[in-house]
Amino acid sequence: MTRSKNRHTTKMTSLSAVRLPCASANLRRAARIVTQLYDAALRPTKMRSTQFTVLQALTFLPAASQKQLGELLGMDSTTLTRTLALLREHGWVTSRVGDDRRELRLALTGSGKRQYDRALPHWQSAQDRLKDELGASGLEQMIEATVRASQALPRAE
Amino acid sequence: MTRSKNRHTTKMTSLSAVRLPCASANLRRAARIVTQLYDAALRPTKMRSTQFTVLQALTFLPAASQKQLGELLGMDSTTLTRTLALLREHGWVTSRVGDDRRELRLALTGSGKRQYDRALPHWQSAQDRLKDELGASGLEQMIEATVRASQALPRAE
DNA sequence: CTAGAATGGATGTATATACATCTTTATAAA
DNA sequence: TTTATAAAGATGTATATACATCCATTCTAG
Repeated sequence: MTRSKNRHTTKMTSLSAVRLPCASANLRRAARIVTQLYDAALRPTKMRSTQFTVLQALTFLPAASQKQLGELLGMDSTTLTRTLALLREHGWVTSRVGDDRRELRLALTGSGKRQYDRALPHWQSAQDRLKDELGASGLEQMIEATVRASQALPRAE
Repeated sequence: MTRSKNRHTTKMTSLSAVRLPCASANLRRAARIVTQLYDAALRPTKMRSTQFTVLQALTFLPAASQKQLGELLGMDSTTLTRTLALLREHGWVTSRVGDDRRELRLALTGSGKRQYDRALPHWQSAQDRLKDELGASGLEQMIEATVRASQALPRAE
């Protein structure tokens, strides 16, 4: 094989050699990569990971306010405004004005519950795949580390 | 104190009781929260975390192609197109056509190097803060966990 | 009780992010 | 060489994300 067929720089990507020193950069990179895995698995459901996560959170916090949901997800409440708009359009989530009329009380609709149930096995297969790759304890360690980081930093209140 | 002044539901947020089962959701939540810490620290530099990360990556991979940079950062190359456009507008990054004329070779400009140097102490103070909160070994564990996750999942090639 | 401060959400705006598709350039097959 | 494939980026589009600001409602001082 005439190895010189390739006239251009052999770009032997020594990427694995580079270690990003920034904790935040590493966290975001992992989030991007792992999210792709879950998004790919969820593709047949026409939902993205964020949307699935909101449905899942609402199964744990039924009748949560938007604010509470934002706190649970470490997400700005105004970000939720946009995501919830999509979920409402699909008819998966409803919101009613709370006793405190500034608040919205959120809930899954029947259709939303079914959508969540349909998505669950796809989510599970992504999670299983990740567990295969990292090992059960590796996965647990990553979850632990991210939970600690999330709890360590007091969100602006 | 007339404790009944508050007519509405005492929403004793039992959020800390809820444990998200999804590894991806936990990862994204931590990424959001930690990114805010770094973004806040970087605010005086007029850069966001992502932009800082690209500058930092270019100090490690001088003359990287957009593709390589994307691989290092676990980021779709087309995402970099947008971020690099911003960095070019600020005059912090230049790109030249490579020997392989499909490629772009990227590099920091002088101004970009100075901008990076200016930002470095702000970044460091965020990283220090996070280390304070998690402990040195806690921080290391989180970085380890995210590096492993990033390496475990083969990016679409 | 009323004025001023605080809270929950909505909206405008900018960046971050990925996928589908298209163009240009390289490589491989014939 | 000609042609078919593949690879690197750019562009259109949709979602994700947060901040500044605004509105409505609630709470807190006087």
